[in-house]
Amino acid sequence: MGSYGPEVARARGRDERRSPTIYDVAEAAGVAASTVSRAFSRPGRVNVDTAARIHAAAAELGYRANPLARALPTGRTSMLALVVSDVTNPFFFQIIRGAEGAATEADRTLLVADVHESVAAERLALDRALPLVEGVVLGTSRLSDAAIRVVARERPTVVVNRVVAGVPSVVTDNARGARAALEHLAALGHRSVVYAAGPEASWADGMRWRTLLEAAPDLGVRVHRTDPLAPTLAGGEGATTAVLGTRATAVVAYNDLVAIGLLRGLAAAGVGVPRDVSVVGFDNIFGADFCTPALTTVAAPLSALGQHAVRTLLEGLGTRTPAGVRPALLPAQLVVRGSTAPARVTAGLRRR
Amino acid sequence: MGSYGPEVARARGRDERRSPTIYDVAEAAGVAASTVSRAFSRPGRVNVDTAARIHAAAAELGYRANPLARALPTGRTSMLALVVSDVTNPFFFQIIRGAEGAATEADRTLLVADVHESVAAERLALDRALPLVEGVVLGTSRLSDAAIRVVARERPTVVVNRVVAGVPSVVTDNARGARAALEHLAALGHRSVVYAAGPEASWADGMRWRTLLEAAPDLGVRVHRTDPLAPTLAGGEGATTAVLGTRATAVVAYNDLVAIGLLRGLAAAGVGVPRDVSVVGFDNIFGADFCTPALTTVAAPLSALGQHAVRTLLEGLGTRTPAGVRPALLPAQLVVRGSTAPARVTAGLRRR
DNA sequence: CAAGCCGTGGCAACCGGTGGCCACCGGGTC
DNA sequence: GACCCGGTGGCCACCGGTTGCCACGGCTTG
Repeated sequence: MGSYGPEVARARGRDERRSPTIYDVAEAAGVAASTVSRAFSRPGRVNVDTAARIHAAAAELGYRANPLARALPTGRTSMLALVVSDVTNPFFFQIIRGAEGAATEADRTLLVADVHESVAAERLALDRALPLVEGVVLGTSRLSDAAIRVVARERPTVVVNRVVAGVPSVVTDNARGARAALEHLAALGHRSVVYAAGPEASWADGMRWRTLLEAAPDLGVRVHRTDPLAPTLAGGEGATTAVLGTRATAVVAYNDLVAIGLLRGLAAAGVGVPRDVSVVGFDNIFGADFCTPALTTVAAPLSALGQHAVRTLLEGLGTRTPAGVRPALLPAQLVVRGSTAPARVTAGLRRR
Repeated sequence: MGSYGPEVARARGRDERRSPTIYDVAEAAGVAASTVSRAFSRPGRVNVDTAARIHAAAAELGYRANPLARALPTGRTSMLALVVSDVTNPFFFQIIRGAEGAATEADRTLLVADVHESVAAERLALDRALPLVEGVVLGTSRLSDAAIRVVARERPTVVVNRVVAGVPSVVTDNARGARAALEHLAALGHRSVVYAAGPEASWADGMRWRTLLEAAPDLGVRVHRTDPLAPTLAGGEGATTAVLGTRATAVVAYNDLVAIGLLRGLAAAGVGVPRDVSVVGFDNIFGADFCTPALTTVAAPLSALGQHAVRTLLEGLGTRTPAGVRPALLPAQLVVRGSTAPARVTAGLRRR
């Protein structure tokens, strides 16, 4: 590539390899290239008959607009970025799918970036992706609020699972969810509950813990919390002794990954779930229903989160002002399965 | 956007909003724009001192090359597409991660498209993505061989988990894996094994079944196969009665999803695993270790598959000829867990 | 001392669309 | 009959890089 000398221009006439351009279509239809452009991007601006002729010529040549060329002067790349902190976390599967669906529906291509829970990788991915996309969805970003606002200034941005002042966001109704979990446990007679905490940088973690703390007195429950845990199976498994140390009869885990890890750790320690300890997770990820025992969990509307985030983004693209300032709250729902049961009476009597 | 009249050109002088271009850098460094371009894309072509001056000016202005503008004349978009048949299938998590890693390492952006197991969606996604990317990785495509070759003609292509004549591919060593699974079962005394079959369009399915069929006589085992199943938990669960009907003492499932579904179905039917029936899966996906019982499975080198596919693609990008014709075989490994045990003696005696 | 070569920088065409501006045309209006 | 107006199509500058070709200057070489 490179020499655009006259010989190249001449060769163009019948270069089979190259895909057809508006110029080829224009020649075939006997109009100017700009008219072809308008026939596609501005229906109504061109006479119906002319447009028909152009479309016929285009169809015959197999013309397809070059998205790069279109994007260069207009900035309309038809791409959106979805940045997720960890693609291997099943939490994101449905979010990705929901986002993909909404993007495809709006004729946009979704660019999914995995940042391995690393702030550096997140910056890098954003650096790379920002100039290419029309908007960004940040899924559980580990960036600071300030950094997110910087991103939002450069491109329309929607944040999932976190609230950042001034940036539109879509979140699960964690407060209601966490409260439902605690109510469920209280109704089963649990009076002491541990919260197996998530990463400090996690917005959802703070939200969940605060809600438990607030709701506890009304429900006659005492709550404690562990040190921050990695949001993984290993993180949960590693917290087993810490959890047992609190002598609580129930544990609410930061998320299902931690809860399932805990299930394993407890089983290995010979502690019965739900006989000795009840466990509740968050999110209802893939696997929550087939671990043993099946996990009681606060189901997040995962697919809806992704979908809603992209839709919000697309709305914001049209108008100049970002969509509503208040976060969209999507409902969570407690799914009761086998990992919760009435509290074991401390005296040693079993209630079942 | 649109009016590129003189007033716009003038406004450029100090337009704060716009990100700096090579022209801005050129002006600041006192050289021509082409020299700036070369300073970045062709080190050595420019005098070191000049280059240093340019880089300094660029750094000060915060210049970042516009990938779109670069890609337009050269075709080098720095993007690769990864098409997966279903993002919510945990099988792909590690593949995506491996591919992302290899892409990022090579300074490429990965565009992940989810096609929901639909051929139509796959075509659409490819239509949309092909003009944007330098190469394509097809993860378990449902397209016909011919359709894949058409794609491969338009852009360098690598196929994962399938072999298509003339197109480079990266696959798990299914033959060795399936054989290992059957040997394991034979060694445990199983003499009758059912294969819970996957979708007919699946290349891996055919491969696995044929291997079982071939290996069976040597090992003194009889194998049957069910009708094709959906490669999902539901597919496996639904196959429970069909599997039980064969009176086999062990089942090899098309993949872990099917195997885990089967585990559930068998538990619901009161059939003990591994007491009454042994179950082996394929792939070792997320969840295979925490279902009950933990699944014995032929672990696929998932992350390596994704990584290798992208690396192969990148190699092919340089040379004009596609990389080697023979598929790259990545080793599978049997992981023995709790779902397999010695065959129950038909007379009713338990061996354990 | 002329010829040749190499290192280096600038010129300008080009990638493939987009859209402001203007010209042209036919018909309606006063 | 002059004027105006809306519909329609063409011209051309422009997006932001890339690169073939050429010019210029200094140095080597015969």
